[in-house]
Amino acid sequence: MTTSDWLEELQAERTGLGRASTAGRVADVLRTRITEGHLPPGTRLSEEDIGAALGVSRNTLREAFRLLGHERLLLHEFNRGVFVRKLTVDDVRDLYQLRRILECGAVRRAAERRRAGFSADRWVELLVPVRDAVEEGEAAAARDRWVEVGTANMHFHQAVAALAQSPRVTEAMGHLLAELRLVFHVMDAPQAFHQAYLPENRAILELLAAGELDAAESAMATYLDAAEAQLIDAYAAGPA
Amino acid sequence: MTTSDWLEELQAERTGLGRASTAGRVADVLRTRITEGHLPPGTRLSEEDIGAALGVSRNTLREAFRLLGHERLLLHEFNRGVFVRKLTVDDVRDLYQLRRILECGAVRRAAERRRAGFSADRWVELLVPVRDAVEEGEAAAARDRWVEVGTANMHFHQAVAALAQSPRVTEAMGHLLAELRLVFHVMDAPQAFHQAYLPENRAILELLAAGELDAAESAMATYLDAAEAQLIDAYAAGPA
DNA sequence: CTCTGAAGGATTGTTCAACAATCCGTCAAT
DNA sequence: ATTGACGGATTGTTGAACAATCCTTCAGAG
Repeated sequence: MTTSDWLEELQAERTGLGRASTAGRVADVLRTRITEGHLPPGTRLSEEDIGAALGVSRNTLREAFRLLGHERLLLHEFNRGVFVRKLTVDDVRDLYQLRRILECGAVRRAAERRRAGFSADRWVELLVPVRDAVEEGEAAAARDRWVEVGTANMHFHQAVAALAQSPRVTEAMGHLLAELRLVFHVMDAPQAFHQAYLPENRAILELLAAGELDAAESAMATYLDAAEAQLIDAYAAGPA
Repeated sequence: MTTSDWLEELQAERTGLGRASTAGRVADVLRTRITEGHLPPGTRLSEEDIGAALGVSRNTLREAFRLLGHERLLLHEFNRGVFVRKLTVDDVRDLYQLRRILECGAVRRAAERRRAGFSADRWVELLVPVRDAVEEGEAAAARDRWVEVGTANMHFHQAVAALAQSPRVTEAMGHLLAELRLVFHVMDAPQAFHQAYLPENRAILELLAAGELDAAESAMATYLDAAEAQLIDAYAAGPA
């Protein structure tokens, strides 16, 4: 192992170390609290109460609010406070429109690279995270760990987006999925919802591995159309 | 004019009025300052100096910094301060990867809608902003208003992205273009750069209007490939 | 009864001052 | 040339204070 290897590894860890900011940690706490569903959409987050509960000053807390506001998890209304984002049916449609563009686009871009000279080894290597996510979901379903099925499903789509090999696409997909979690909590049985798509994930993976890239892209498109319709139905029955 | 019309107009202006936040206005000032090139990439923004110059407190200024940081115009280094973002060649590649996915994806999504039953009137109506941007650029070029040619070019791509009719796609495109402005300033003659693509804009518009949507999408792809290569060349000659 | 308008309290927006933590450059010592 | 310590400067964070705004309540007019 040469010196440059050491330095490279250290540089990879640098982003993890920079997380020392108090506001950033507060944002992390609130983010998981929100995406896990403990804070229902519409809940008002009082600066004083939460600041006291977490032991941070109002100024620091406001910085955390800004962070989550830009991730669209919180809605900041001037002179009124911040609220857990409440998504409308139009928001769901918009999110899936963006998903179609991002995920199908990522598949398409990966396909173009593969056609433009890409070794077979490099291709399977690129698909490893996708395969991992698929198997993670199947294993979780076999053990009836429904919440893990849900997170595995997220991992699958995140991995697909990562096929574009674009940090910005990956980050946008991360924010998109976090926002979508707000939607999933309004469903009666989110477990069954995610589980139903496990075979689809497997099918798309196999299409990708086989190099059937156009088929993979259209499979993803119909996948997303179906999921969107199902979610919108749940919304029609529920709130909004 | 009915009552609902009145209310609709007022609601449209609401976003403009909500800009009463001091931090938001400070962010606006800094944003234009940065995108116009007055603050070169790498410049450090001292909290004390800028706070004194703009007459706002450090806390408010920090909120503005967070806003611009999330738009990637500023880079926030912990315990070191904020700097005007300095983009690397990899950033340029990433930005164009995202542009390909977003802009080509928007065209493709619009195409799918058009095929799935869309009146001809509705289609030309949808293309109005694109046509306006193209003509705005041509008019500016005819009068040798080079900076206006550049902004018209931005408007064109923003309008293309808006074909997806997705607020989130539109916003992402806006942030992307703002970030790209950081890149354009490193070129010797950004005017000529933008002017060269005016015929391409016109060609894509005509393909869209004629319903040649696949051709429009691939034309946009080659367009972006060429622009990316040109920018990367300029970067190789210049900094980083 | 409904609508209007005026207190009143509560919460947010913003500023200020202070201290701790960290970074950066300098300089001496090995 | 590298190391280590010192000191100034800047950021991170806190707490308190005041102004501005919102929400609720309530009384009065039509």
